[in-house]
Amino acid sequence: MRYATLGGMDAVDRQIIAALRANGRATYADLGRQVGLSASAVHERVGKLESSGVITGYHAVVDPPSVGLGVTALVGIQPTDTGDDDEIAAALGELPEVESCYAVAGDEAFVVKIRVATVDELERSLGRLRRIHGVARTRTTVVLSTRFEGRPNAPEPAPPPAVPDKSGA
Amino acid sequence: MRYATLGGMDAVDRQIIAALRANGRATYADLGRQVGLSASAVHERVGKLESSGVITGYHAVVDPPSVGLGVTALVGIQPTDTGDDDEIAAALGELPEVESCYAVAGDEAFVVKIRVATVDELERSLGRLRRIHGVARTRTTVVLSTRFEGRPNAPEPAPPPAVPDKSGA
DNA sequence: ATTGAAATCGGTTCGGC
DNA sequence: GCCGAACCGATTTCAAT
Repeated sequence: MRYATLGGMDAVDRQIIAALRANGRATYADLGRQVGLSASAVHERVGKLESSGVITGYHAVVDPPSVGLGVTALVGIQPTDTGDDDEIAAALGELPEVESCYAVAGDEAFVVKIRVATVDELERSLGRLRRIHGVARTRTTVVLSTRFEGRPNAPEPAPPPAVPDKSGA
Repeated sequence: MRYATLGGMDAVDRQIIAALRANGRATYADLGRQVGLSASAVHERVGKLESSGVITGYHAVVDPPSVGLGVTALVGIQPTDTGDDDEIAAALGELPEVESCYAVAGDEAFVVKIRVATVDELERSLGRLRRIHGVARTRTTVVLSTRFEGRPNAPEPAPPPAVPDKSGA
């Protein structure tokens, strides 16, 4: 039940997704070899995964220090009593140094991840965050090192369909 | 190791990087059109960016709920007095639900992002985290919604290199 | 470091199963 | 839905600059 109705995805789709998460530039021919289908079959499946919103894009991953972004921080954002979350989120989205923005449970409305070149820029960025309308306080956690980031993470190894069950699928 | 690559990177490299961050499956021919070089020149530049560690990989981005990962949480991890950070980080790396792991300043040694299917699994995952040798406490922040995540974030708006167009664009 | 040409290989469409 | 063939465009190598 947990797997059956996830957008009509089968085990092969999940294999393809895992392969594309590991290597976003894998060719259809490669993927076909990995999953045991022809390139054209994979092509069609990937197209459907893309247009159904399961795969939302493909991105190169860059070493941040190599592009001059050596400072990372996690910032909790506490709104004022009357602050509007959507308004704050929109303002956060305007700042290019804010890479990710999560609305969270707790007395902070958001936790954002920001990346800047220097601690000087971090200070300036925090000033910009605090100046956003509706923001009362920020709480900053400086990242000392990134041990790992954005790993694939399969939900579970794979559901072994030990006994085929035809009932009401 | 010092990142000597900032010295070796020019504006065209930054353009290529930005383009590949936006679309990790862009063809070399496409990239060449965007930056005003031939496909083979782009091919060589990208190869160097990859082997020098500036571009570390390419990944498909997947809508987490679509693959059965509907619950995200940020967890601060406080070690015991004698806990060894590297050992803890290694143990965190063994858990597939831990997507990212940052060593941070403050009384927590790490902040990790975890993704699981259900709150039930979240509870089990937190149990695993607490059972890691050297971990004293965890502090969990549940993500209610992801406003945005992993945006490109160029350090500079990318200066246009004034490429003369040959065929009336 | 870039180009353009040449050869290989993959992407994409389509007819058929 | 998948395959295989065919066509076309992209990748990749390379000599020359």
